[in-house]
Amino acid sequence: MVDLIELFFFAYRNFVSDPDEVLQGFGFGRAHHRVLHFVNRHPGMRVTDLLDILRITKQSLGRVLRELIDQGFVDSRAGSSDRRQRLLFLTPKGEALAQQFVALQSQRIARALAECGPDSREMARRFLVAMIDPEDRSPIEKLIARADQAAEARTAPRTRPAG
Amino acid sequence: MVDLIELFFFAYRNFVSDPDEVLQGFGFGRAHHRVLHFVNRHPGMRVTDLLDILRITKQSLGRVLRELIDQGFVDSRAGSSDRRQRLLFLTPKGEALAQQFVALQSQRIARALAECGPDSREMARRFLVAMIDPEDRSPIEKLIARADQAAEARTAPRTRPAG
DNA sequence: CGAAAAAAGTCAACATGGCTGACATAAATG
DNA sequence: CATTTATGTCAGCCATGTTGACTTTTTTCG
Repeated sequence: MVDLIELFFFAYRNFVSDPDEVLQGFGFGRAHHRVLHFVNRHPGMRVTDLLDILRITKQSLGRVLRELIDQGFVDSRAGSSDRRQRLLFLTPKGEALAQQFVALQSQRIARALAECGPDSREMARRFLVAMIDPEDRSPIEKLIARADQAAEARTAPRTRPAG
Repeated sequence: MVDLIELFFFAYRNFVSDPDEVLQGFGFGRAHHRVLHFVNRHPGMRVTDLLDILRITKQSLGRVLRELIDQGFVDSRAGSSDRRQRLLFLTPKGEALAQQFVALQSQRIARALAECGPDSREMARRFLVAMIDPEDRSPIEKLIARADQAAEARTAPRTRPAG
């Protein structure tokens, strides 16, 4: 097992190094990456939702979120039904950056899966899910499914809102 | 691919959280874990070797290494052939802690592989290797193989030194 | 209506673990 | 003997995590 422990360590280090290089050019760090990623995946999410996902404190999030808002990557709008809420969206500039990160990391994964053969995608998915704490799996899988569904609804809507 | 990006993130977070809890009890952090792990795997390694593996600076390593030495987890001896070198070893106390981390993380991996079926170990290994930068793979695989061989030689020696 | 709870933001202070650059010492090497 | 190598160390900086207290705005509920 020790080999897998170390491979997981080295693989993850490379995995995050791809975005790291891009982030440097903006003076951003990994915390900014995570915020951009999850806001991109869940447009209109509340600050509380983001805190739950990232499992960090309000202060830690507050710093990076303020920078991202000030520099025009994230937009924060008051909720219409509950005006205490601040709903988070990416600006076009933020979307472009988030998409760049997804592209980089997707390329690495796609290359790896291509090297591993036809069934490797499903195997990798099952392995990664199984590595997660059992009590965390269901919420995480639901989170991913919800984001996927919402993304699909945006790109291929059956009925458009108001036409 | 986005699902795998996120699963990798969540899986790794859980993966490092196991040792994190134990480390807290000693007032240590992840940096200490990494040092203990690799010194345990490569007893007698030089400081330079450790810097190459961890890819951090001398200062960053120096801080945690000094704490580990001061508190009796790591032993640093001058090399016999080259007395400039400081060869790093774990004390019995350090070995016990390092072994605890390996046990925790091995348990998680073993549980995951058991859930994934019989061939999953080799599949997971191939996937993780494929996620590593191609130019890093050979050195990393050699590093792991060397550590495995040395460990086997220590636990099941064909001929013991001097008897 | 009014009290309590919830969502968000903010401040001060602190810890960890990265980083740079410079410099010191001891020992090996040519 | 000069240079290089291995290590250690100092001072200081940055990113990102933490706690605890407090405010404002708004919703919810008795």
